[in-house]
Amino acid sequence: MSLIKETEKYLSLILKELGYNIECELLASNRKEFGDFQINVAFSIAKEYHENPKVVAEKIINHFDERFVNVNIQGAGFINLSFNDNYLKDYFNKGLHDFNYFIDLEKEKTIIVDYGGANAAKALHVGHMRSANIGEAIKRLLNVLGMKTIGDVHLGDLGRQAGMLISEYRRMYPDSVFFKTNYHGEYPKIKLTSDDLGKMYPKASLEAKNNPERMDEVREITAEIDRGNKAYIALWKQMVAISSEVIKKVYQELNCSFELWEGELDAFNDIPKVLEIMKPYLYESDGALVCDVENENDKRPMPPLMVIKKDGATIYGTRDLGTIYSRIERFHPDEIWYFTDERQSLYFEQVFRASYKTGLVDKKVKLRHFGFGTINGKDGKPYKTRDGGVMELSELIHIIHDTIMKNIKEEITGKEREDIANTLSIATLKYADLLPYRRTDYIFDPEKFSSLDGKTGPYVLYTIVRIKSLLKRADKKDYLLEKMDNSEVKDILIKLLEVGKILTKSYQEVTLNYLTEYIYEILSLYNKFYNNNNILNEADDAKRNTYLALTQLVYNIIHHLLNILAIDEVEKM
RNA sequence: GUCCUGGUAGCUCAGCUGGAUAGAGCAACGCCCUUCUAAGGCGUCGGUCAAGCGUUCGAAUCGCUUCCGGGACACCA
Repeated sequence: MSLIKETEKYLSLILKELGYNIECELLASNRKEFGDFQINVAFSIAKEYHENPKVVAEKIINHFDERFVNVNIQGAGFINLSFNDNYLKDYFNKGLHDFNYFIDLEKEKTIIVDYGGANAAKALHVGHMRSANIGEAIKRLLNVLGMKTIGDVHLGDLGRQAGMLISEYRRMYPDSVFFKTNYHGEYPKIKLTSDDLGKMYPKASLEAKNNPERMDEVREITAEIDRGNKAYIALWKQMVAISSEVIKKVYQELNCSFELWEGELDAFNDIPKVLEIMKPYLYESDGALVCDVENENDKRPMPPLMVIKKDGATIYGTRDLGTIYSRIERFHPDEIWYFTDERQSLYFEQVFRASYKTGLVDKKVKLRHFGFGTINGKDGKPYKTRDGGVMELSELIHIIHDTIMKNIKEEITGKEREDIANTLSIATLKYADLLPYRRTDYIFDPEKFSSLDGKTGPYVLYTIVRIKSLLKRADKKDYLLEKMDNSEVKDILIKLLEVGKILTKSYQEVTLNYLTEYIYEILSLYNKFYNNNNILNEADDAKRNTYLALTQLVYNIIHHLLNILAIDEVEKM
């Protein structure tokens, strides 16, 4: 358990003795001249129990034991305090090599994390990066906090793009057996590359846009797949497999690993069962089959969820319901978390309501959607290429990669240089992407993000390179904190105390910005310390050992935090 | 039109379950390398927290109104 949590428990015990039944938070002080930590509970007590906050504060501090020093009350009832040096030292020495020592585990449960969301047969674009980065990091965070997770990429592999690509394929190979109605043999392997698919989609899409007949054809093929047309499904599955290879590669570059590589097609078998369960709640509206999802206290009219289109085909909602059903049947999760663009929040609200209302999902299973903001260009509009097209994710990685490449030390060459540039590029992207609060739109500025100074991936990795280099030069592997007389050392230790709290908060609010910010704060404090102290040449042994122990401690903690963010380190740069 | 979101330093963003003097990075300016990677560190400058009203001992934070931006509102996902 973290020291902060432990202390908060100790404090609530004191409060209980005093007759107050109230939660108490130990906060890092924002008035450092009064102490390292502050407690504001006297005000809440004053309000609830109608007492004078200053008197309450006095009563509380009278119960403190020797773990605290410099206890004082300021203003109307702010309690300030610091930890006893030895108490702090012992705590950290115990946890030097054990990250778990600093964190507070959550209740064990199983959570399916639905992130990624790539569309089959279409290139990943900038927007997919957020789902991947946030989803992967949250998944890892859940694991660190003691939960089981199953990550599913949930490919968009059923829908209009299938119709588009097959109609395009028909134009390229009109005589192919896939289009012979009375063909019953094995279907041949198609000879398309992912590049071909990448070109076919925009072509078909453009034509369909300008030509209603072509669009009807696309709809018809899509509906045919939905009805189970074997030829189309066989063809489409091959296309999905081809594009999956490329998609997988990009996700690998982003350090995303999915336990399940499934998609909408996989939910297909469960749809009849889902419809059966939902049947009593479905009714016809404009030819389509829908399910009402209104609540009494809705502030606005909540449109019904469409389940079957008027042409008899399923729609994305149907597939999502099928997926939910299948996941619950197979994995019995406690919760399912979705990471998509914020714009889909209304849609997910509809799906979730329909799931509970129709009894498809037990109320005990929590379905939760976490939306994220848009990645914009400097003009405040969605990030585009120079000529205004959609920016592909791989292109974006290249842009960052080129900038980074220039900044690596000249003496690093060849494959090593290339590898370092790759790691740095991904770190740059991820750090920048996870720095803003999850739900806010942010402006993507490649120059700024790959810059060497500032709150950036390169700054973080650079500091780590220095730390590692220093630890390599040190003679021993294990040091202990001995002397607590350096205020910079203490500043870092006090900052490190917060790690458990930061992780808990990140989990509660499902955002990574506290974590990225916190990493910067620690490393920035460390850089200051590094600058003002010559660690390896420190003459006083006790001091030198302390400094090296601190360095190891910082490294261990940062290493674990970066691992949560799925950011790799480099040895030099 | 209805609903959701946002408006904080020149720029990009934190802070929002109410707490002490609103923070960081960048940019600008000025310092610190015979020293463990100066790809670093230190300092200065910079704010009627969009506006108004209200609740409160206390409001960037909560409520209401207005203005401005982004988004959603069934046969795309």
